[in-house]
Amino acid sequence: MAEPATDFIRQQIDRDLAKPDGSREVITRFPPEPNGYLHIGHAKSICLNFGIAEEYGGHAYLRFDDTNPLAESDEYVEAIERDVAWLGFDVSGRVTFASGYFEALYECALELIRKGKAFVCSLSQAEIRATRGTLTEPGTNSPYRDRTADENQDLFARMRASEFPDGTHVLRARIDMASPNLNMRDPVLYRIRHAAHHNVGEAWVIYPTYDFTHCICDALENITHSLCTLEFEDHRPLYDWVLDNLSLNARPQQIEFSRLGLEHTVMSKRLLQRLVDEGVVDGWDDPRLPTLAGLRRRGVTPGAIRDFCRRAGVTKQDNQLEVELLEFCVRSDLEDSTPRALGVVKPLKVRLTNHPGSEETLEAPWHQRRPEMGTRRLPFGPELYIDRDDFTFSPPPKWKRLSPGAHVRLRYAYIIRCDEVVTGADGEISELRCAYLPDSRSGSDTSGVKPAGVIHWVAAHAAEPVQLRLYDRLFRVRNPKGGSLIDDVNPASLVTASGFLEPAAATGGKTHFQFERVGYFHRDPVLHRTFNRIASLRDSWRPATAPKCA
RNA sequence: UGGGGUGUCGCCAAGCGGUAAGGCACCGGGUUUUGAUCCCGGCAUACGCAGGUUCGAAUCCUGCCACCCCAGCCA
Repeated sequence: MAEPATDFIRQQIDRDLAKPDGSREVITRFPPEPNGYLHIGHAKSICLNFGIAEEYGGHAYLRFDDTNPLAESDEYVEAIERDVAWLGFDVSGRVTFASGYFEALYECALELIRKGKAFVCSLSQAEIRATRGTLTEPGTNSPYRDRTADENQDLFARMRASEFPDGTHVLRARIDMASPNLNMRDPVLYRIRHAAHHNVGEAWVIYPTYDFTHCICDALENITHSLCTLEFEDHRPLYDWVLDNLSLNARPQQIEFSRLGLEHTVMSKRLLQRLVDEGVVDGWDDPRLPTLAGLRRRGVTPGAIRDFCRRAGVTKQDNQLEVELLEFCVRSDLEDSTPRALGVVKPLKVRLTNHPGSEETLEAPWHQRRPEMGTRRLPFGPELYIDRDDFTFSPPPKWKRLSPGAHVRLRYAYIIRCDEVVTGADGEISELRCAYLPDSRSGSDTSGVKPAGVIHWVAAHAAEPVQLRLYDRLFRVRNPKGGSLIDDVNPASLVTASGFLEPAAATGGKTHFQFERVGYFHRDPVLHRTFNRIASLRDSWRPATAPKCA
């Protein structure tokens, strides 16, 4: 399964390592801003950075890019650390903060000032915007652009010393207001923010911007390959400019790859926030969300997510993966590892008319092909529940379930024959009266009867009532957009059913199951007696008369 | 309409001048006490389009087209 990944980034690293004078080590970093929850798109970056570090015998940092005190909090740093660890990557001893480098960053700013490469600009935010130019027109120089190094040094020190209110001055790089790359038009390096920072408190009132911070932190941590997403391509010249004008000894290189896109969901923080705020979902860990917290609660395993990211690949192409690929990864990870159980989603009562009435206990393996997983006791009795979908009055050709007069095997138990259908006043089928074949017990069947198929069931006297949360894609459209976000929500993204589960699975500590013939389920970590459907089983059954539509 | 990117099967994705890997999906068939799993087989004369170079081009050149990103004191 674990084919060695090879992609343009790893190929680049191979080339770098092959250079005679090049570095022998590979150091990477995953640099989230602690201003929200991680989602499966971040998982791609995490797998890439930590995966590469591991493969090349290097190491990776989890670095919090916390340069904007207004957006960040400890709640998020804790959630992010937990999510990365849950995904299966060891970050102990390698968790860092951009804010931990504030003093070094300040020294770097001073160096640029001394070299005449940065200046304190006293234009207002609106003035800076107005003089930046446009996509097609160059900007104009700030009137403060030619302040002397001494003047700049003095002003910058006073900015730090809290002498000025927010917005009055910024430190800018002195590059080129006519550059076709807007990021090079004297970008802001530091701004004044009288705000408490989650990590350093009130120690600072000036905060460095992303462009100034990121490259320097990379260099300070001796990052060799700084992997980020495509929207930063335009920032690479600035990343390089800052490092080229500083006397740091490390020289990391930035390489960009495309974000992971997934159909029928949204990944942007803004849109996810709306779903949470407007109550479309129940919180950041709603099992329908692509957040790692949501996927975890749904029951998706870290292994499945890692496999998904590996299969998705790493390129520079925009992409939108089908949810089918994720589901495939979920099923293939759970198939061998998960115990089986009998659970009924839409119960239909079955009375065994010839049953003596005594209760019986059968034994069934937790997993047919994995005897080492052991067995469980399976109560059997005169009244059972089966799924309503497993019975029909008028069976289509090749129907392998129950119908009037037909024989069907109850999984791990006996063969039954449907003799009578009891219909309630409302016309709904209320009960089936069946005969069971006492000599047909699973494993010691001497009845000679060939049943039409096998169905799942639960003995009524021992059935544990459970809530089954059947999750489906959150949006009915492939690529939901902000404009019609709420309208595009799939009204059936969550269907709750009151079903029954066999006692050995309902109690006990097992968390993940395959409910046979139904799907993979996860015991909800907070709601009592509730199981979340992680993924249904593949179903290639299609009545000949009614073709399944896509 | 400036700059930076990307275009190979429905969705991903190999390919790096020598004659289109693989996965998912889909379609057949086999095994099966889960219509699951598993196993076999099928699935791009064709690489955005048009020219050109070459014995030979998805790979090189030229032009065009489409899509994505950029005008935060966000990251």
